[in-house]
Amino acid sequence: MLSLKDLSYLAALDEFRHFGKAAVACHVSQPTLSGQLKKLEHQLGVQLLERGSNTVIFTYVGWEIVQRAKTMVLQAREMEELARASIAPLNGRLKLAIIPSLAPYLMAKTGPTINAALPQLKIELYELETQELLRQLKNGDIDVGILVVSQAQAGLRSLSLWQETFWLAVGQNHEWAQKTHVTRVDLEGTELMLLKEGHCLADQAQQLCQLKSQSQAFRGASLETLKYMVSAGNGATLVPQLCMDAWTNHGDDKIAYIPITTPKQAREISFLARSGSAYWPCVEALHQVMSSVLPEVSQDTHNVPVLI
Amino acid sequence: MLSLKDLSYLAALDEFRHFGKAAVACHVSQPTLSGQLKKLEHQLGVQLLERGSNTVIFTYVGWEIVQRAKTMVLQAREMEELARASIAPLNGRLKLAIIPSLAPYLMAKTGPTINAALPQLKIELYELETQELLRQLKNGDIDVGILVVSQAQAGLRSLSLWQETFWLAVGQNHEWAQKTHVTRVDLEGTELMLLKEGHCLADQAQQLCQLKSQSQAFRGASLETLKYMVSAGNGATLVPQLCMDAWTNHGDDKIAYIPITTPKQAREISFLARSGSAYWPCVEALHQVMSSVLPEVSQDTHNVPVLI
DNA sequence: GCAAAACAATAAATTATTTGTATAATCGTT
DNA sequence: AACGATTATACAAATAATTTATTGTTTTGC
Repeated sequence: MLSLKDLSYLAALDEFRHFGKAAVACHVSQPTLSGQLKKLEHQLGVQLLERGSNTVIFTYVGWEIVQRAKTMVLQAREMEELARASIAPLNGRLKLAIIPSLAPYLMAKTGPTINAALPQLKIELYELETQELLRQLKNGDIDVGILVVSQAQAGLRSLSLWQETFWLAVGQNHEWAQKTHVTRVDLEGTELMLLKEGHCLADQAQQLCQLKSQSQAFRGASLETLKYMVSAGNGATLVPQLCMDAWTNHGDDKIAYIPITTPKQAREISFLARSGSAYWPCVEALHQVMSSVLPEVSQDTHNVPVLI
Repeated sequence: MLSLKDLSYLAALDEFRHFGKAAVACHVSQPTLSGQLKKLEHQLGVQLLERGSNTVIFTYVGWEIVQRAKTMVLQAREMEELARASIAPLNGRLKLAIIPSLAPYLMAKTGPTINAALPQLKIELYELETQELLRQLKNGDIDVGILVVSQAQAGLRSLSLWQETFWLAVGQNHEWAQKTHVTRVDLEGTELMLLKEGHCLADQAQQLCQLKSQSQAFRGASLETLKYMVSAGNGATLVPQLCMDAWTNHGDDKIAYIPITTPKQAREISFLARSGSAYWPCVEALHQVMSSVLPEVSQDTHNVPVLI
């Protein structure tokens, strides 16, 4: 197989038209250059140049080959430069997927800080439901996921980010609107509006409220839809903390958010990346930045059961 | 320096996403491929892929590198093909230069036969005066020259093509128009119209006629100009055989061509190429074709003195 | 012409690299 | 927990690249 090194010898010879000078430029001895070019000619099966003690003249094919050799050598240089430019670990491109019940709120909250702290990191953001996220993560379509991780995944490495508490959201006219808190027992048997199948939040809510066989009259496509329904007086739903924060930040007060106590309920948000991922430094950096922005986790939400 | 072989390993791995299969495709063992790719990563200083017992996933840089690697491997293949296509010796491109007093007549006479005999040979034709022809020939700007070669040229190899006789051309009303022949003695002291300085034919005519200090009232830019002058009754000139043939072939009879005898005068036309030229087979092929078309050299023109 | 210089080719020894075989380690699966 | 599939590692063998010293040519200068 052709060797790039030999092609670079050829290119150098074209530049200097002198075996000795070309050899110096290539940091090799003249016999090396001479011999390797002869080998190259043998490999290609054509005479590339006419040798005279005082002349270096390329044949027609030789000239053609030289042109191509030069571009190839150049491409090799560019390849090396490309690699060099990407060694700074946080200067790369990261394909990040987040579950839909978290993505907009998490990125709205942490995005500006991430950009400030890691300006060179280019994040390609995807919004994927858990199963698809895991598939693409294992597949290499994405590099990192932020999701609620229930159990250790084969080949994947996790880093816990945050415990996100759940709140009950009801309309201002709901019978529970004035409650200061609700308990898990209160919720059992209550009809809640949930997200569509596939959203982990729906599973979590079902598990939390033990709503095994609930007739799901309404299944929202997104949390925002559910919140709209609630604000319009159509029942109640369960929302994660960041979602609630985002809403209240907008000053809307048609929804009453009621904390769930006894015990406080939460879901564990984690980073997930392939065990051998080259992006683990990115994950750790992102973890640090996001942690600094997210609300402190109150003491009694630690050690809650991890929900699917 | 990067190795094309390693890049081909990388390309194969991208294709099969499996070390073992990629190795088979490259006709090497799996450890070889594995090791060389590791070496490549080390050379580039970046992690190209994430390795898992069941997965081969490229990093972002890895993907970029793979794309470039694939094009480079392809280019190498094309380079090999280019070389292979050019090994058929007479399928190449030949830069041929001929002196002006010969070029149009020689090519007009031999061109069709050359094209018939060597249809794959692409001839780039140049018309150059001797000194410039030699310079460009040594320089590599042209590959072969057809000219009147006076003495062995360093680094050049010659192949004699033909002995071209000289004829005296006079107008039909010229005092010599009815002569059946002229001798060299007749010409001495006669005023002849010659080509401009630099044309070897002018030198040859001067030498032939011993016109050392002739006042050159008129110097023609081309033989065709000289012939026009002659046909208009303006004196005489010396023309080589092919030129005369071309003229008479056109049926023009305003010029009388008078053979020069005692002795018959001629110039020796030769091929000249660099000693190490890859085009020597072309030269020999051309020589054969042209010889078959050119008139036989009559017995008594052999061994005439070679003229500059 | 002849000697010297310049230049590339060659020879032989050395060094570096690539490769293969055998084996180990890893990970996912049953 | 053991197995199967897959990649990594170790080390020896083969191959290739490189160097130094030398030779053979061609050009140049006297």
